[in-house]
Amino acid sequence: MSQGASATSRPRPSLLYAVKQVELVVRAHLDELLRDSGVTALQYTALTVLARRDGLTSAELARNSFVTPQAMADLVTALERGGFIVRRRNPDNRRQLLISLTPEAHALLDRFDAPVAGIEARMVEGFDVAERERFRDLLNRARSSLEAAAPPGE
Amino acid sequence: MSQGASATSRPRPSLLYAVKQVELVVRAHLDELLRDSGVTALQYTALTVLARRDGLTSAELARNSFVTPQAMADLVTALERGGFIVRRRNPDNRRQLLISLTPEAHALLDRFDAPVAGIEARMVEGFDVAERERFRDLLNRARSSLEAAAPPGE
DNA sequence: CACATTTCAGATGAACTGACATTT
DNA sequence: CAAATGTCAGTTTATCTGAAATGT
Repeated sequence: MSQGASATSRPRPSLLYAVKQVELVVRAHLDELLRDSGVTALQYTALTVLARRDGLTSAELARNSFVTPQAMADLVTALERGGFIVRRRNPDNRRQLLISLTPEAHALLDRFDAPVAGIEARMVEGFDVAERERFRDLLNRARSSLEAAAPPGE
Repeated sequence: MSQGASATSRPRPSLLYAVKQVELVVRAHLDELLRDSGVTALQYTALTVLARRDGLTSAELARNSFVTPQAMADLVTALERGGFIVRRRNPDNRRQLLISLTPEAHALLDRFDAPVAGIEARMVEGFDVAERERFRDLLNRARSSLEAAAPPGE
């Protein structure tokens, strides 16, 4: 009877579901915050990645986000039309278009840095300092572990 | 100079970004697994929620996922067309359409229960038992805390 | 020629806003 | 009448597959 009971043998939501739920409520807050900013939550996230690692290509961003190059190309095109990034041909590898942030993008990141940090602060307001570090560590290890295991698209 | 330096004063990715990254790699694995299943990852997740709480309405599911009722209505309609759920009018509140899983949905959940658990197992393969519980606890507390703080749509 | 990067074209899923009917 | 539920219509964003152009 172990098979037939499988639907009822889920005593509580899975960890995968718990991760999804946190991401959903984070995204809802971020959507609300960025509603009139000119960028979507996904676009904003891409800009924060570029702020830390200037000169990435669209293909590299795509791999970073586990989406197809085509999907990321759409997002990058939207950011370019919005004046938040510029692309220049890499002289050392003329296939690549290196992405850099415009002053407008830096201004937007500066403007939303504190409010976004506020969302994070509310998320961990009940955590002590050790728990915050532990949360970061567990999230990073969870990602690394899943990346190592059968990377999608390989 | 504290303002001008803000773009460079992000020493490492935020916790919000770490959450998003874990969700992205989980979703990539789930998409791959469910590719030929007949349901999307979001639809599968909704089915797992309904398996635990039969008789929910579309509006309740929407609130659970922090999306608009219209967005959830599309997902529910797709599940209904696919033969995974049926809806019946609640006799005690004739506005509501209560959702129940069909035998096909239960068969699908049974079929994917082990492989999905396998994704979770790979995610936490480097965690000891205490860390797994801590991860669950931190995720649940993070969600609760953000839900309590300015719930979107209120 | 194989591979990586980018782009083009088309399809589909997922989400939104706004409006509206029905029931409580 | 107000609030909740569900639906309809239209739009936008996000993502995919497949194909092709370009460069290494």
